Amino acid sequence: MSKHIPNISEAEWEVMNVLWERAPQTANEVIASLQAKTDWKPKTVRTLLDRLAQKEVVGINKNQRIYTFYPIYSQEECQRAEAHSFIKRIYGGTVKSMLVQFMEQESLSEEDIKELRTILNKNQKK
Amino acid sequence: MSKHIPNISEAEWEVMNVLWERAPQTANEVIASLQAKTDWKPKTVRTLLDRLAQKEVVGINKNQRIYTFYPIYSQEECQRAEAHSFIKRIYGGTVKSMLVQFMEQESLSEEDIKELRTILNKNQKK
DNA sequence: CAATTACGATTTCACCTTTAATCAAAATAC
DNA sequence: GTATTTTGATTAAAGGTGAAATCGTAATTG
Repeated sequence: MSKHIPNISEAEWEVMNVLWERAPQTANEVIASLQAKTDWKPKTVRTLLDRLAQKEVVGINKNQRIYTFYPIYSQEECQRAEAHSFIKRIYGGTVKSMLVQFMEQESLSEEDIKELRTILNKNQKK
Repeated sequence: MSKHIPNISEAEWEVMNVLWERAPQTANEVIASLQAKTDWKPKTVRTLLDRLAQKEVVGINKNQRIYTFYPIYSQEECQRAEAHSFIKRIYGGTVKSMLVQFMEQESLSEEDIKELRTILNKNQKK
């Protein structure tokens, strides 16, 4: 029963994505990963890490002199939390209306469609 | 080919939803609608309308002395734009991974599922 | 016509986010 | 062991957002 997960801003999500791939990591490791994707200065990344820690979305190991950082919540937990408020805001709270919009028109491969159908079937059986 | 739609904040979305239901509307009409859902003061709603107009997401008819406001983009255009950036941020850009998460997580009625399956089928045929 | 109300325009102010820079202490290099 | 580099802590400034208040002027009321 994860309490309520704090808001994670756009820039913060980038950092979280890096930590979800592997953890714990030092600030420098995170910085290196992000330098590939963004053009943030090291200090900026550091600030984001500190903020995430302050919000208690990221934990810090302070045993070593050089700290390491790790996510406190799973990616899926955070995705769900975010998606919930997103859908409520944009689609008036109904998941279906959003699914319809995306399924109707977005780029889904043949395999994707197959997979989705399988999931629907499983869901229905239960 | 709608250019790039500016960001619409959470509070602004509430206003947009009112305008998408009916347009054009005077500020007072919008204020009245929102008084049911929120506890914003009239001046606050007015500010939001002005900001939306400044972002050119809302247009203003200034012919009459009392202005009327109307949305410049359709709800669906805005939903898509917002969903796009959301999915990119939260699900690494793949629509499917998000669809999977939501479909797996119930909150879909039997009918919903039926409808979604129909859409998938149609989509596949093509 | 004078007083009051309504409306639009401008301004406010605190908090969050982005994007860092500066400062201090600890470690490393010479 | 002093100088330099690295790391972490603190501070900062600009822009967006939430939530209004104030100020003029036009319209309405008495």
